[in-house]
Amino acid sequence: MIKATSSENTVPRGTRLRDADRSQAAILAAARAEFAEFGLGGARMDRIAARAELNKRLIYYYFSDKEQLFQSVLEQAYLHIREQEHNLHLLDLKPVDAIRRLVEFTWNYYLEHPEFLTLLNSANLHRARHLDNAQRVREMNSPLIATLQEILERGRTDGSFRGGIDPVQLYVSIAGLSYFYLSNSYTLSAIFDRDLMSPKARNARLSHMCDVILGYALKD
Amino acid sequence: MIKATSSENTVPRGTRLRDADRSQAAILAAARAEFAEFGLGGARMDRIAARAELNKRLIYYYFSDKEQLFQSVLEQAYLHIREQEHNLHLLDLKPVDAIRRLVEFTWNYYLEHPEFLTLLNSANLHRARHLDNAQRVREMNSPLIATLQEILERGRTDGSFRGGIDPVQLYVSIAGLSYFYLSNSYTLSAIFDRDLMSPKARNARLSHMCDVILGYALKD
Amino acid sequence: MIKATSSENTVPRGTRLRDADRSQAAILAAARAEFAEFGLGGARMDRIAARAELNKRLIYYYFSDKEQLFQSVLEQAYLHIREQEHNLHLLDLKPVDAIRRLVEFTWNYYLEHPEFLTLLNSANLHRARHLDNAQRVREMNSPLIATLQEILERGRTDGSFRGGIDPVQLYVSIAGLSYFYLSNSYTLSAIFDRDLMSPKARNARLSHMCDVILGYALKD
Amino acid sequence: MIKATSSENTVPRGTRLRDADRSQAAILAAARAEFAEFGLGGARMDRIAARAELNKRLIYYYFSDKEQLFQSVLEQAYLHIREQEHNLHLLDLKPVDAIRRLVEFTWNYYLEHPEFLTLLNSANLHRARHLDNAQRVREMNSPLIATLQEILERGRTDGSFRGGIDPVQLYVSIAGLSYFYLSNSYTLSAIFDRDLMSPKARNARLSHMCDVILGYALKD
DNA sequence: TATGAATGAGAATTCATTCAT
DNA sequence: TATGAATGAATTCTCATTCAT
Repeated sequence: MIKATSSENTVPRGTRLRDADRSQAAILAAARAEFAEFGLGGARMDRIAARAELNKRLIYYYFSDKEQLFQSVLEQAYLHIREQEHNLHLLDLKPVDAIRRLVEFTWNYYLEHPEFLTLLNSANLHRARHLDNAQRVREMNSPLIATLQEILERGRTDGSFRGGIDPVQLYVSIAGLSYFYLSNSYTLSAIFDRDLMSPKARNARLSHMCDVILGYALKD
Repeated sequence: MIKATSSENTVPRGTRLRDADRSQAAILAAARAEFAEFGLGGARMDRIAARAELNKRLIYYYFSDKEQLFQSVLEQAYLHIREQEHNLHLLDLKPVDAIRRLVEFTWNYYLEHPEFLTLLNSANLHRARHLDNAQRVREMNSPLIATLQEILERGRTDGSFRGGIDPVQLYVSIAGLSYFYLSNSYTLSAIFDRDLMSPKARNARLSHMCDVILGYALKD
Repeated sequence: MIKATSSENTVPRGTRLRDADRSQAAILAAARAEFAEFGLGGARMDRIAARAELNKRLIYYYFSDKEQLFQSVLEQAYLHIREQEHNLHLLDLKPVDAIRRLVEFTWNYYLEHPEFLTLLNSANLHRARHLDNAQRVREMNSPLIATLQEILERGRTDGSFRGGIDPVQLYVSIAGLSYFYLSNSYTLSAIFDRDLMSPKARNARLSHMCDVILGYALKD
Repeated sequence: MIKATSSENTVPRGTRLRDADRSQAAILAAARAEFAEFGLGGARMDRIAARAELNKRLIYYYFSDKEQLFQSVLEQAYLHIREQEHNLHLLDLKPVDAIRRLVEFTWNYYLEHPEFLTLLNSANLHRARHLDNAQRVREMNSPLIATLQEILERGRTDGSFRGGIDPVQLYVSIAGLSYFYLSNSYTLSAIFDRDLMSPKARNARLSHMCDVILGYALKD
């Protein structure tokens, strides 16, 4: 949550600096909520300032403009989910359990962080130009794919998984199964005339997704 | 942004001018493109008018305001995809072929109509408010689910499919596998450092999705 | 209610012509209501057409533009109140009764025709420029003053009224006592925290006004 | 409509710039003039900004929208007239003189502040909606009625006034006699073909009104 | 006589951003 | 570091009015 750049300058540490960090964090949190609720286009700098209980001018002081702010929010969001994924210690589990765990985690993370879905949508509406020079984001994501590759390797070696599974394809599928359901839950509930967000429906979905992914990965 | 000069005097005057239906269709087409490109919030009424080569005032004359216009565009989009799905005549195929055909169709439709994805995103950002009273949309969707149910039924009877598959879950999964990949192709290409839209990558994705869906539906 | 000008042209009489007259009358009635409710500035040509259940274009056909329409409505309003006043046959009454009758009539007319007050307000906001060349309006109004003059004369002759009363001043006072109370009833009710439009309050006002006017006109 | 050049560089820069109070006051003054001249509907935010020599956006910054601005203007107008009335110190005068003074004051105030009449008209056209929650306005007005009551009381005690006079009725009558004449002077001058605003006519009116009011209040 | 389609000029309001301290 | 005041350039929407039949 704390911006790493604070260590760059030589300002003596103390309450002043911590205030600055706190302000930045407050702005980021407010911006995340605002972008999640209204998208990049619909977000209002005024409301972000109000949510952060800080002066609007300060946002510009720290983040230059709306676009940069969005980019910072986005980076932070990726950092967070990848951090959590890392904490799953998937490599400590048996391959099948690791995949199941990843499916469950993805589902729960999206469920608990609906703003992540909206941020992704906004980023893509703008053709991900906020990630153009995002070497950092790439660096964040590669370990996940490497881990998944290792899991698939091990599963194939121990005879539980079929061979030839592309970890990127698999990750996209795992994410997609949760994402579409949750991101479009309003629309889907409306057109299928069925509450897709009831606890029961949510459990059914998770169960279905595990079946789909494992039905594909498992040998026979 | 500048009105195409083609309308100045080379367009044949006559029956087509002052044609209400034509004007409305032109507005809808322009709006669909604009909403797809910029989302609901980012769309500009001025640009829609320019795209339609019609007076901005006319948009309000026919569609009241931006929200209503969006809703009309959305309804038309649903109408179109459901129509196309209907034309697949899935019930004329063997169950396995029918499912494969639906996966392929969904993928290709999203690929050829990227605006559909953006419209859906926008609609969901605004909490499907635009569908609240869209009884028509609900009516459009039920035949598809009924068809899918019938296909699953037949597949189970002839011993090719496993039992207990929920057609809604399956449909959401089929859509989700394509949707996430295509809707977020910019972001995914950036974070995985790999062009997901190359012809080769696209073929690989389609193949993967068929494997996933059929790996789940087929009995062992 | 029927425009006198219909006799000017040589169009053969029949259903056609009566339709035209009826249309004009419908427009005038609709416009009167609209101007009364929203003022000249707030009135909408669209709504007038809707109220009249006629095409908007027809309003322009008959009345040229909004200003002319307003002027027509205004003239008609004067015509109507003066006609009603004329029908009181004040000269057939004893002077005191005639004055009392005029006070009562004015009060009741304003009460039953609140649009008259609003029309007057609008006309004055626009500096009565709609009456600039209103010789007809002048002609309508002079008989009233002449009548009042005659009443005051007779009253003075028979010893009931004091001398030197200016009929214009008296008429303005009679009108003003009702007008201010009714025209500002919303504001006055709010600032005096007292419902000025209850039946009881209305009776009290009429009684008060008679006292004031007669208290002034009567000789001791 | 063109910004007065006086602000370009001859105005002394310094303490007065970026002065919130001054800006708000300038906006209110400009708005009062604009609303008075064109009514609520006819007033233009652009012109108000130009009159105030301030950025239009600032009006919204301080007053939210046109309606709120109008309400603020209205409240300020009431505040002003009630303040002036208070300064008359009517209770220091003999009852008859107090009433005469109030008639004179009302007449002169309306004469010198014609915008007050227009504001009142606008407020009433919009059904006093702008006063609905104006507790402050109510509070401003009660002292005046209390004062008038006291005056009537004293007059009755010393034998000069008749009994049973309602102070609210009397106040409405005093106001109405001036208001109707002045508010409708354009129309009245036109229909009675007589200049009601010449100095002579104005004096005659004031004299007539005193006669009417005192003719009513005085005991025979 | 009657009408649905179309429009240009403007209206209120919004919004990201900068100024001055 | 922090802030209230101020702004220009849009942006949505409105409205009287005209066109074409």
